[in-house]
Amino acid sequence: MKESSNSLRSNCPVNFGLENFGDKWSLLIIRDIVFWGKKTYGEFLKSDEGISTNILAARLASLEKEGILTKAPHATDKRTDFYMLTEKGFELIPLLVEIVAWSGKLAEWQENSGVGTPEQIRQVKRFAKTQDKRKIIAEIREAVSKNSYFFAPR
Amino acid sequence: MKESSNSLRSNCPVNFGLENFGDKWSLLIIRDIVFWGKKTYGEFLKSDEGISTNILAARLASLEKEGILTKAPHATDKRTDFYMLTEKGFELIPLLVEIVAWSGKLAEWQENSGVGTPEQIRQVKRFAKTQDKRKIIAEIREAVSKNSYFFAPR
DNA sequence: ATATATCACTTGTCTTATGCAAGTGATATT
DNA sequence: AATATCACTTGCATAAGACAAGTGATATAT
Repeated sequence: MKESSNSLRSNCPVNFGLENFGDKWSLLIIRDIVFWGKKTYGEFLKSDEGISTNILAARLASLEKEGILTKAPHATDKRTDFYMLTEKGFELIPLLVEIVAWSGKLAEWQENSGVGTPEQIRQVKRFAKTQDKRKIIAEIREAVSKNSYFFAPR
Repeated sequence: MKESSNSLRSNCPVNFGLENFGDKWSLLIIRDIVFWGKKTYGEFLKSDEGISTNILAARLASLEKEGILTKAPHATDKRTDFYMLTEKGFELIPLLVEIVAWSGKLAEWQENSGVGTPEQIRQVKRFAKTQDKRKIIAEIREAVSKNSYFFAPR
């Protein structure tokens, strides 16, 4: 959204959130980490939506600056870093779940949903119909914090 | 985000959501309706964040096209329309609540929070600490569907 | 009834953000 | 030693947003 942030448009909590992650790409990166276990620049780059290299670099830098992500060096390969969620990043899981739930309820999305894996589609439907999301959120958080990810055989 | 949408970047449900409301302004308009009871172009224009006239018109048109908002004529004044949420728009309330909750948890937000009304601040804190959001969502939905709004003496 | 104000926009221009292609430097592999 | 891979950066084209100034329809004031 904005690189050198000093002036917020307002301090409304909705606006505050949007200033942090309300651009076209930030939440897709978080999604890749949470649902697909992606961790590196190269992995994020391969996502279906096709983010540009410069934009990806800019988003990773700003998410790190905002304290949503941290970088850690790869054990053996000095070229690559692992990006992971901070606690502040983990707290975005409920938001992600609600976005998925919103889409999952809509016929428009359902019509084109056939592309995903059966497990993925099953989970989206579950998110959409579950009112109390606490269990879902706890499961996801646990999966991610075990350095695994959610749409996976665990 | 994009005006004449035909090609989605992907059909991931997160991306689907972002293609619908994932720009800098759409959710702020929804917020104005839900939390502040705003209904007209002129009211949206007055919000703290200072949206431009052309952008507001474009967002209202695209939210209407996507079926998130509908327009209804004012009873007496033929110049103005009332914008209101569709059911698809109502379903965005949980998302808004999670954004508020996320911001409300952060010291960064809390430090500058003094500007809001006491009622508003109290509610933000409540959103932030409540795990099961069902009651909150039901209250908001009821307030909005009564053509009222949430941060209000009801 | 006429003049002025208000409302919801549109139009044009400038600036900023994003998209795309082609590098670059450091490390790893063959 | 040569080539490939990884995580970027740089430069330029395009799209989206910000800003200022209209416009047309309706409403209000005189």
